[in-house]
Amino acid sequence: MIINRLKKLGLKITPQRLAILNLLEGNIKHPSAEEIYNQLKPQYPSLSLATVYNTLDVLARAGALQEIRIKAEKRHFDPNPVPHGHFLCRICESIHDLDVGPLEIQTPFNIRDYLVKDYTLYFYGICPRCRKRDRSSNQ
Amino acid sequence: MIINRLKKLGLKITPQRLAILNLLEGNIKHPSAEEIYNQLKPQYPSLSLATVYNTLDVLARAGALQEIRIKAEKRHFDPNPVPHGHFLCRICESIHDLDVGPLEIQTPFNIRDYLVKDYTLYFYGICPRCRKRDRSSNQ
DNA sequence: CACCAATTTATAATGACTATAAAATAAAAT
DNA sequence: ATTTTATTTTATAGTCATTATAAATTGGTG
Repeated sequence: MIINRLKKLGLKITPQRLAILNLLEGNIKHPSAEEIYNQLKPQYPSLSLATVYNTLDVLARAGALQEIRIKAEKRHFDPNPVPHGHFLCRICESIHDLDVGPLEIQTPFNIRDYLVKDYTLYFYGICPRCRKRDRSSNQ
Repeated sequence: MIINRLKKLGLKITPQRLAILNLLEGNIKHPSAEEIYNQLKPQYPSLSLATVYNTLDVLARAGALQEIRIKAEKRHFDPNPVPHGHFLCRICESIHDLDVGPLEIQTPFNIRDYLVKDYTLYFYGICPRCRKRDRSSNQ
């Protein structure tokens, strides 16, 4: 239950937070703050972009979701807070989860006197969809 | 020779480019564009911040260096263009190279129909220096 | 239901970066 | 060596995601 997740974090239950968490629940599209705002605005006309940013910040800092900085200009958000690989398609600009087996690491860990609490792993290239499209259009 | 590197890339040899490449040569501090600008300005008073950005962009796109997006607000630059791990200390904000053996991957590679041409691997935590300082101040 | 701290909202501010267009210059052509 | 031309540099204005601000609203405890 989303309400309980908020309660556990000691956060007040507000319609805005519920809406944002609901939108993200099970969402694998990794939306940006603006996309979240635009998708919720019709249902919540009073919603402010600042609230979306605030809420995402609070939730990310509480470890309830994860910020993705795979694109230069914009942040994106993943409801799964556990570090895992992400992929950005250089053609269609879509973002995908991409777990690459042996690369996935448990945090925190120690290496050469560095205490690593967290990590991000970003891949860049061409997604299956665009590869397929490319191949067929080139024939 | 730095001049030859520029020639090989088909770029004109300008004092600004030489200065920037010289500053980066063997530099393991991963400076930002602004830091590069501030360090060079005294010797090259006519230097413009836009030139620093332009040059770094050109060189990065040519594969002569690497942009590091480990910090939210600012880009940093690494003269080593080969993908490798980077570490950001959450206390002193310093950036270090951090190679973690089995994690290092050869690019490009294929995985589940994704064509991965490039990747970034960013670690976050506490650097050896800050850990040491913490330990001694807490006693 | 009243209170108060937390939250939301609208808007202004920030700041890294990019675009622009004029001036300067590297290097090829003469 | 000089001319020529495309590239580069420069100063400055513009962009845009994000953050700060402060007033208005509201969730939840007593």
